[in-house]
Amino acid sequence: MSIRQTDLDRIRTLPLFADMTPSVFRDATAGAFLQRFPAGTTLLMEGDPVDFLYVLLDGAVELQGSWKEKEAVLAVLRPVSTFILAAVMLEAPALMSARTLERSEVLMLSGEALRRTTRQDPAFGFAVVQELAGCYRGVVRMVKAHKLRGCLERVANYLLAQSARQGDPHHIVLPYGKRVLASLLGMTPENLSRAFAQLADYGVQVRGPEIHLARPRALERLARPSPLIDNHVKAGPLPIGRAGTESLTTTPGAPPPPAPSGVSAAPRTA
Amino acid sequence: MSIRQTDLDRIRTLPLFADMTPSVFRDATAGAFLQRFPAGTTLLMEGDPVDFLYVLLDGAVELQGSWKEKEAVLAVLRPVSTFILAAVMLEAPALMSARTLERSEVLMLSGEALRRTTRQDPAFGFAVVQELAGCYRGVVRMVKAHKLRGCLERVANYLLAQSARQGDPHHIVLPYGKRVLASLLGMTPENLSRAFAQLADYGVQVRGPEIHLARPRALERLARPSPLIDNHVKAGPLPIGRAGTESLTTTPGAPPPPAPSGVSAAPRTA
DNA sequence: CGTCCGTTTGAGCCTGGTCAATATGAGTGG
DNA sequence: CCACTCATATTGACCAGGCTCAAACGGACG
Repeated sequence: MSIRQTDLDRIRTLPLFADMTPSVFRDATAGAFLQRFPAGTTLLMEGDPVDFLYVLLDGAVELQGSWKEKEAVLAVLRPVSTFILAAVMLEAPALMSARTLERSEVLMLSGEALRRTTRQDPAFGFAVVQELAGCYRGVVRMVKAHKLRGCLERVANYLLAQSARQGDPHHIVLPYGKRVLASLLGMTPENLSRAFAQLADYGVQVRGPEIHLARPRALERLARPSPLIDNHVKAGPLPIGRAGTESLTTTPGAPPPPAPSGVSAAPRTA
Repeated sequence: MSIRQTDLDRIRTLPLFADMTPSVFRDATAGAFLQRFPAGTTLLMEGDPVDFLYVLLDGAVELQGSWKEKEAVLAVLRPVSTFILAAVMLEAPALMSARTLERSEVLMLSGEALRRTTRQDPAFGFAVVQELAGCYRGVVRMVKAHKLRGCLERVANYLLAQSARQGDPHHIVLPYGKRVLASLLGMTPENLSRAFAQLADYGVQVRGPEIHLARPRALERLARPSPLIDNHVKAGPLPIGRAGTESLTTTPGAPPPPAPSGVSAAPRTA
C-alpha cells in the first residue's frame, strides 16, 4: 500500500501533475498504490470497467484492441506515461487492453479522486483538458498515417521518428520486438522484414534490434515526414505564396445530398 | 455580427454547453458570430492556426487530411456539432482541413474566451474534459475498425450504424455522396460499389442513396458489430458500464514512441 | 437534347497477407 | 558445457484484397 515519496515525485514530472499545488496533489493521489507486474501480464481487458488511472513508472506496456480473433497493437508506452485517462474521466469501459511487455512498475491512482479533483480544481481541470487534447491529436496523426501512407512509408517514417527521439541521425535501436512493431505499424511481421529489406536501397542496415541509417537524407526523401502527421517534425517555413490554397476558398462541386429524415444525434469532433 | 438568440439556444443543447450558468455562457460566447458558407468552401486548412471553435448549426462539413497529393476524409459532421476543440485548447495548428459539403451555417466562438472560461469555471472545464475524452474514444474506435476489419466488414458495419441512427432496421438513406463515404471508410469509390454488390448476398439492395436492408440479421452475422468499436451497439449482458456518448470522430494517433534511453518526453495516452 | 458529374463495371496489376519451411537466439535442464 | 525447447525472425512461394486505368451508364441541369 505504501508508496515511496520518490515514486510520487516521478509523476510530478508529468505535465498533468506538474503545476498542481501540494495540497491538491495530495488529494488527487490519495489512496494511490504501486504495483509490480511480470512481463506478459494483462493489466486491463477491453470492455472492463476502469477504476484507476494507470501511470507506468518502469518497464513497457502495450495497448491493444481485438475483434474476431484478430488483434492489433494501438500503442506502446514507456515510462513515465499515463494511460486510460479518457475512460477514467467518462467512467466508461476500456476500449483497449493493456499488457506488460516487460517486468513493469505501475502506479494506480483512484479514478474517483481524480474526477473529484478535476471538477473542483480549475487548474488541474485545464491540465486534463490539455492532456486529452494531446492524446486526441496523437490518434488523429495515427489515422492520417494509416490512411495516407503505404507500408514502406510508414516504416521509413517510424525509423526517422526513432532517430530523432534517440538523438542519433545514423543509428537507432528498436525499443521493442519486431512482432509488436509490425502490429503497431499495421502490418504483418513478414512484411516488416521485407520492408526492412527494401529499405536497404535507402541506406538502412538492420542487425537484430540495431539499425544503422547510412543515408538519412535519402530515407527522408522517401518518407516525406510532415509536421501534421509526425509530431517530431518541426514545422518548416512554408512556401510563401501557397499556390492557390487560401482558406475560405470555395471550390466547385459538392451537390447537397438530401438530408436524412431521422434526427441526428449531435456528433462531436474536436 | 449579431447572432440570433435562437442560434445560441441551439448550441445550448450540446452537452458541452448544456450545464453552464447563463452568465458563464454569456462570457464564453462573447464575440461569437454566425457565418454562412456555400458548398465546397474550405473553412480551415490543415496547418493553419486555429482562432475559433466552430459549431456547425446547419449543413454538412467534412474533416480531411492530406499527404503527398493524397487525401482522406476523417469525419463527416452533421448539425449540431463542434469541431477542432482540441486545437483550440492547445492553441495548436489544425491537423485536419474542414470543408463544407453543402451550404452551411457555422457559429464561430472565440478560442481565447473559451480557454479563459475553461480555466476559470470548473464545471465547464469538466464538460470540455468529457467532450475531449469522448472524441478521443471515437477516434480510437475508428483506428480499431481500420486495423481489425476488412473493407466489406467496414461497409456492413457502417450500414448497421446508419440503420440504428436513422431508426429504421430495413431502410436507410446515405447522408452524403458515395465518393465521400468511400474515403471515410478508407477505400476507393470503385471498391465501395463492389462492396455494395457483394452485400447483395446479405439482403442489401442499393438504389442511388436509398438502401434497403432485407435481412438485417444476416448482415449482422457478417458485420459482427461490437460495443468496443461501434458506439451505437449497446453493451451485452455482462458489462455494467454505461454506454458512453462518443462521437464517430475518427482520429487514430500514434503516441510518440518513448525514448529508450535518457530523458523521456512523457508520452501521453488516455 | 446535350453536357457534366458521379457512379458503376470490367480488366489487369500490385501491394500486402497467408502458409510453410528454415534460421537464429535466449532460456532451461541434463 | 551442451542438448533441447521455445519464441522470434527471416525467406520463399502463392494467393487475394484492393487499387488503377479505362470505358460505359445514368441522372441533374441548362
